[in-house]
Amino acid sequence: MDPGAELGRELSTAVVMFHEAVGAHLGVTAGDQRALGVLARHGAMSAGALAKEVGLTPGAVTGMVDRLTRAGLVRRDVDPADRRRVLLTVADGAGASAEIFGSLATEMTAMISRYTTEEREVIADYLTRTVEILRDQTRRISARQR
Amino acid sequence: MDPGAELGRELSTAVVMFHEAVGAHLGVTAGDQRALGVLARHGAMSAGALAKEVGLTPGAVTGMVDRLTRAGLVRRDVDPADRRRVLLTVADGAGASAEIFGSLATEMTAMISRYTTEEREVIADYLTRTVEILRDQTRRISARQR
DNA sequence: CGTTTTACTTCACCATACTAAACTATCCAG
DNA sequence: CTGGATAGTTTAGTATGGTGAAGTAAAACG
Repeated sequence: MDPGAELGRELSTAVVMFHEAVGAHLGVTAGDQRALGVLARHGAMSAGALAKEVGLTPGAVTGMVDRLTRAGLVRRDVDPADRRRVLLTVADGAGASAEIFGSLATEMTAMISRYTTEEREVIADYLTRTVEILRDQTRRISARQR
Repeated sequence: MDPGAELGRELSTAVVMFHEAVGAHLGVTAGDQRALGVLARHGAMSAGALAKEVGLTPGAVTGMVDRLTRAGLVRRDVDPADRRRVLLTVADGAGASAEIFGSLATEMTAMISRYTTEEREVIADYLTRTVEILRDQTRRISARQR
């Protein structure tokens, strides 16, 4: 097998396994983590908006947010402007998640700092293109669905 | 946020979402895909050995292999040397999975071919180190588990 | 050979996360 | 105000993937 492809697959496996371990450790599901990602990108949003975004019913989101808040990953506040609504924000707190991701970030930063500026540019370029391809392929697969 | 970290998170999300889409498309779970990864790395192995490797009971592996064979990802053969045993191998066949991963591989190969040899070495080095860190961190988290 | 062990499958049961729908609280329109 | 719409939670039911143990077939042992 092409050594590049092999590396890519290993990275992919490593990423997925890391995510699984984090999920198991914090007591959140893969879907919960996806919702967290949506929330991180989008910023504060209501429970209903999140439900629409992740394609689940409001009821499911209640359970999801329960788990995420229990894990200390998300804050759930009543919207002062409309007290029926629940505003969700990614908790910037300490806690288990900060410990986990902080440690990863430290390692990654240290590793990256050993490259020259030019090398870092190459790496960033590669990552950007890879993300693009992955998103593209994900769309393609999802479109083929049934 | 550090642009490098941001890119890393995006890649991670893209990888996970790609995996989820593949799983949904082929009708296999995340666990199934992990087992497939084990099988790919290890080569042919018996159902019992796979069960031990992924930490599930033999009964669960039966169902898992059912799904994987149904998706055309794995072959299930009786071991001619010991006919109680079931030999599992990654199916190198055509089918939906080949179409999916083939397309991804084509895109990635084309993208990588645009870099010089030196650049490719930098990228490979980066990927290798990243995988190492991820595996390390995964171990760390799993160890912390109660 | 007959008994015991081994390898996988099958079965009954359990946990979990989902949906649909009833319920509660709040907002808005007349 | 009052009636209806909206936001989220709660609840009853469903699907799925897991465990543990019984069942089936093949190998190994004495």
